[in-house]
Amino acid sequence: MRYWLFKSEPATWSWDQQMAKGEAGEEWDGVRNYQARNFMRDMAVGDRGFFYHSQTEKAVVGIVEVCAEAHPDSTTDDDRWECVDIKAVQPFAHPVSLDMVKNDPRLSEMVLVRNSRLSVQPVTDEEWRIVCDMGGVTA
DNA sequence: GCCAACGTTGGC
DNA sequence: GCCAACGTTGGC
Repeated sequence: MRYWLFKSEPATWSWDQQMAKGEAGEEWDGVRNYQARNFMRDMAVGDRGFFYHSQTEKAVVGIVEVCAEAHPDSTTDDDRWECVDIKAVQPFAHPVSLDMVKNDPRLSEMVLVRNSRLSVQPVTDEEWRIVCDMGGVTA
């Protein structure tokens, strides 16, 4: 299983909205960046990811699971763009802020720190364990 | 609200 | 194929 990070502006699509979708999950649509799209093409059903709130909150707030492989993005006719579906698994006991990530030397190589603008990104096994631990959930 | 970083577009 | 111009994202 591989690990990922999904970034969203809470004003556009929030963790609460994601959780409200329950087991059905929801398309991670609207991505218009090739790198991010390519990562989604690499995903498999059952892969897990962090759900990150950008802008106002800047924190990892929960864990999601990929529940459908990459397919055409229903929000555009442009066939270049694809997306996966994800469903909420569980919220963090306490959010892990960007500050906390930046201040932990073990996480200095995280894409979240290195390339803050990429909206879908890979997370290493080690980073996954550390951030889950900080968030108060079992990896 | 500003600005740096980055990606994309289009002219040459 | 290069590069300048432009638009967008996201942290501060």
